[in-house]
Order: sequence, then structure tokens, then C-alpha cells
Amino acid sequence: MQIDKSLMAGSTTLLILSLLREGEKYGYEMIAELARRSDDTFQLKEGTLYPILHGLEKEGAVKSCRREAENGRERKYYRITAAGLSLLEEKTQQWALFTEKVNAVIGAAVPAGV
Amino acid sequence: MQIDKSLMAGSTTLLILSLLREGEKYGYEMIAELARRSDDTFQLKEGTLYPILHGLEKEGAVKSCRREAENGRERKYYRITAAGLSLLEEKTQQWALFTEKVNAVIGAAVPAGV
DNA sequence: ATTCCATGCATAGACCATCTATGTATCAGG
DNA sequence: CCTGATACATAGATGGTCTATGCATGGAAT
Repeated sequence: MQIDKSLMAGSTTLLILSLLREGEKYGYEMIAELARRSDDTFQLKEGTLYPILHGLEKEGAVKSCRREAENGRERKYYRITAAGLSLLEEKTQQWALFTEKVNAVIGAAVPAGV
Repeated sequence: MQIDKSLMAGSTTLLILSLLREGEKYGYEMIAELARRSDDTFQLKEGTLYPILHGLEKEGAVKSCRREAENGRERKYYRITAAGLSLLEEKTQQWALFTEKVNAVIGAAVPAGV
């Protein structure tokens, strides 16, 4: 099943920050990693990811540095900052609250044992 | 805590159809009901709800009829159709899949026992 | 050698769902 | 009378994602 695009909105930043929490990563890698962990449910496009990363850097949530990788290619590695960590925490709490409330509404419409 | 607006995108239709599954309702009532069940987390605006209802009616997921209520006011009651029920089922499954995958990604970043 | 594909970053414009801001109309209460 | 709650409606702004495209490099195949 394919996920409706609009559902993705709002959670992309949460997903990206979650990945960066484990260590620095570069753009292309994050796209592949998101696809892998979600069993190809999340297939983030480059045109989506890069603007988000630039925005996060602009607000100080991540920092980047260009570096040559082992394969000789130049990559731009992103690292999460202290501000990024607290942003991640906020987003995580919002996500938990949001899913809880949605489930409260739709769950009420589909009572388990009634 | 206030939920980021963009998180709402995509799930509004699911919420509305869920409400209508229990029986016919009118617009103003749905807004109040959503707020109540979500402890005021979801405060849908009229400018958001009515266009959605019109769209759902256009695609045959709901049907409406104007009727005078006990209080003498004229209301527009919406009823979910068979097509609406299958749309609801699809949206519900998408929601379940989506939350599962998001949790897989962000959960992987915060392993419980490691 | 040349072509093609994967890697890797980047941006402009389109798209779509929601919000803001209004507008209309009725009814109850001060 | 005038305000506020009820009730529906629409236009325009906003914001996040997608599509499409561009550039550049390296490896593999013909």
C-alpha cells in the first residue's frame, strides 16, 4: 500500500532528526536509510530532503561539512546540534500526542469489543 | 502542547469519516465533537471542514440533506455512504501502516533496552 | 573511447491541504 | 437594539512536499 503524500507532511523533519541522532549522515544516505527502515514505505525525494536540511541548518538544528568519502566522492555530512536535539524531543512528543488523539477519535468509532 | 498544523494534513478526512461512521452529523457538531474527543487538541476550523465535506460529497463518500432541527435552526446533515465506508477503511489502514513505519524509524533511534 | 547508470547535491515551479479572514443569516439574552 | 452563539459558505494566503530538471563525478559495459 502506498501512503498518501499529505500524511507525510509534518513528520519528515521528525524522521530526519531521528536518523541524525545516531550520528552524522549525508543526504543520499538518509534517503536510503529511511526507505530501508520503513520497508520502502518512505521514499523521500531529493527535492524534498535537501530543502529541509538547508532549513534545519539555517535554524541551527544541524551543521554540515563537506568531506571527501572513501570512494573519492565529495559528500556533505550533517550533524545534529544541541538545538536540534531539543527540537527532536519536541517533535517526538508532538508525534506521540498527535497519534494518541487520532487513535482516540477513530478508536472511539471502532470499539474493540462492542 | 499545540500540534503542528502540518501534522494534521492527511488525517482530517480520516477523522471526519470516523465520526460519520457512527451516524449522521452536521458540520458544527463535528467540529465540537472532534475537539471534545481529542481534549481540544483538534480544533478544526470551519474554513477547513466545509470544503472537505463538499469534496467528500462530490466524490460520493457522503450525502447531505438540509433539515430543520429541534431548535428551529436549519442544519445540513451528512451521512456516510458505502463508498465512504470503503474510503474510511482504506484511510484507516493507511494510518495504521504510516504510524507503524514512523515508529519503526524513530523507535530505532531510541532503542528501549540498549 | 564513449555511453550509460548510480551516486551526490541543488533549485524552481507546481500542487494540494489547511488556515485566515470574511460574509451571510438566524435566534436568544441583556 | 445589539451582542454572541449557532450554522453554513467562500476567497485568498500559507506552507510543505513533489515533479522536473540541472550539474558533476566515477565505474562498468560495449
